Amino acid sequence: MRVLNQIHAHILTHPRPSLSSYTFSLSKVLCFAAYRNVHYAKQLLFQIPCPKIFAYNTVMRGFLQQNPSPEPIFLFKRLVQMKFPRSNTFTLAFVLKCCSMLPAFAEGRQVHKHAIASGLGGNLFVQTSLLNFYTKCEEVELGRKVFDEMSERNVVAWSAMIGGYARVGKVNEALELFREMQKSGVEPDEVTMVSVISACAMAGALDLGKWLHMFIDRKGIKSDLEVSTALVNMYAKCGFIEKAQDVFDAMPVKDAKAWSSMIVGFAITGLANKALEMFARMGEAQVEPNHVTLIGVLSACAHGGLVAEGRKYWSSMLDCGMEPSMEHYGCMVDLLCRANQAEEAYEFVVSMPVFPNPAIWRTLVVSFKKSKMFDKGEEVAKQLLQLEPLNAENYILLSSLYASASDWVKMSAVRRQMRERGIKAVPGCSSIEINGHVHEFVMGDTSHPEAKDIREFICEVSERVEASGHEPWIASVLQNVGNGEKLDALWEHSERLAIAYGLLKTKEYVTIRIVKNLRVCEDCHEVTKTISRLYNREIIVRDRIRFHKFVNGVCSCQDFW
DNA sequence: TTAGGGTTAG
Repeated sequence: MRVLNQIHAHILTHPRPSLSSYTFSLSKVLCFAAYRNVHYAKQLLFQIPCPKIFAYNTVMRGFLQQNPSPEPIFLFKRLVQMKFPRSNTFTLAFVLKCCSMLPAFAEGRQVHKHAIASGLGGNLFVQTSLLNFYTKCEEVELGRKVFDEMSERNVVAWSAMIGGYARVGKVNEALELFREMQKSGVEPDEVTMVSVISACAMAGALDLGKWLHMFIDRKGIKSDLEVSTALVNMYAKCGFIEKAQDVFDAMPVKDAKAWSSMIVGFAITGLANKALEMFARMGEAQVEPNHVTLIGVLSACAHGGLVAEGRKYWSSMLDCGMEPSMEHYGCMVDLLCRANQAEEAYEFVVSMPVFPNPAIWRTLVVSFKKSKMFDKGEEVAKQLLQLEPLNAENYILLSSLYASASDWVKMSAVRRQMRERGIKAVPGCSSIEINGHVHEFVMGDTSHPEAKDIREFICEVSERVEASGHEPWIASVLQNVGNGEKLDALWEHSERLAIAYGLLKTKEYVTIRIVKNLRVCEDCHEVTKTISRLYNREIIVRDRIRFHKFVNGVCSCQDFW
C-alpha cells in the first residue's frame, strides 16, 4: 500500500502529456488499491477526472470482497445521477450481488428497472444476477419469473433457481426443476448437486438423497468439500447417521463446516457423547471451531442431559474469546431447562448481557410448565405476549400452560383473544417421501388424493392402539371440548396421517421416515411407540428439534426431549 | 472485471 501511495504521489506531482494518460495512470493505481484498501480506491475514483466504467466496477468489486456494505449501491446511484459513465453488465452484476448480500430489496428492484431501461435486461449475467437477487430476498416467485423469461439458461441459472427453491424449503419445486434441467440437456455440476442435496436434507428425503449420491458417482461429478459436507448433512438430517459418518470419514480435507455438520448430526440424533468425541477429534486435527460448531456441542450437551459438560464448554468458549451469540445463550438456557433446572435457567436469562429473544423466553415458559411452576410461567408468557403480540406460538404456549393447570377458563380466554385478534396458529405439517415425491400432511388434512383410504386406515390403527391399552393423553389437545372430541382431534395430528400413509404405501420391512415442522406432542410420541410395536415397524420422526427413532415400542430419545 | 454451493439454539 505504501508503494501505491508513492506512485499515486508521483503521478500527481509529475505532469502528464494528456488527460487520458493521466486518467489511465490513476485508474491503474486504483485497480491495485481496490484489493488492499478499497476506501482509498474509492477516494481515488472521485479524483479521476473522467473515470471509465471499469474503474467504478473495480471499486464496487473491492467492496464486495469485504464485509457486506451498501457502498456499491451508493456508487451505482451516483452513476445513475451523473448519467456518465454508463453502467455495463458488470456494473449491474456487482450492484445486484450487493443487493442480494445485504439484502436490499427496494434497491434491487430499482436496479432491475434500470437494467430493462438501459437495454441490458436480456443479458445472461444480468438475468442470473437478478434471479439470484430475488431468491436471496426470499422472493422466489419473482426469481422464477426472471428464470422463465430467460432465452438461454446455463448450469449457473438452473442452479441458482434450484438453490432458491431449496433455501425456502420448496423441496418438491427444487427437485422438479432438477428433473427438468436434465430433460433440457444441461448437465448439473457440483453447485447444482449441493442445492438439490440440501433440498433433500430439509425434506428428510433419504431415498432421493441416496439416489443423488449415486448420481454424483455415476456422472463423475467431483465430490468436493461443499458436496461432501452437503452429503454428510443430508444423511444426518435424514436420520442415517452411520452413512453420514462414512462420507465424513472419507473426506480428504475437512473444514469447520464439515466438522460442524457431523457434530450437529450426532447432536440431533441424540448421540451426545459421539458429538463431543467428534469435537475432541476436531481439536486434535487442529481445525478451529466456529460459532456453529459450539452450537452443535452445546445442543448435544442439552439433549444428552450433560449439564456439567455443557457448562465446561461454555466456559472454555468464553475463555477462548468467542463472543456468545443469541443461539449460544439459547443452548445454555435449553441445557438447564431440559435438566429441570428452571430456576437456574431463569437466573441465567436475567443475567444475560443482551436482551433475550422471544425464543429464549419461550424455552423458559415450557420449563416452568414442566416443573408445574405455573405462576412464574404465566408471568413470563404474558410478557412474551406484550413483546410479540402477533405471534401465535405465544398464545398457544400460554393456553397450553393453562391447560396443564386445568384452568379451562383462562385457557378459553386466551383462545378467544387469539380469535379476536385474528391470529392463526401455524398448523402442524408432516411429510413423508414415497417414490421420489414428498407428500405433505397438514393437521386435519383432507386434501390428499388418497385421503379417504388414509382416514379408513387411521380408524383401524386407532382401534388397534387403543385395544393394546394406550390411554390417550388428552391434555395434548388444547380445545376445551368433550373428551370424545379431544380424542378425535389427536387422531387428526399430521404425523399420524403421514405414518398411516407410510404404513399403507410401503412394504413391511421399510423404515417409515417422517419430518414434522413442530414438536411431536406427548400423545403422538406414545402412540408412535405403540404403532412401532404393533406393526413391527421402525419409525423415524424428525421433529423441529431432533430425531425420534421408534423401534418395538421404545424411542431413542428415551422420553427425554 | 460479471452470475449459482456446504454447518446454525427453541
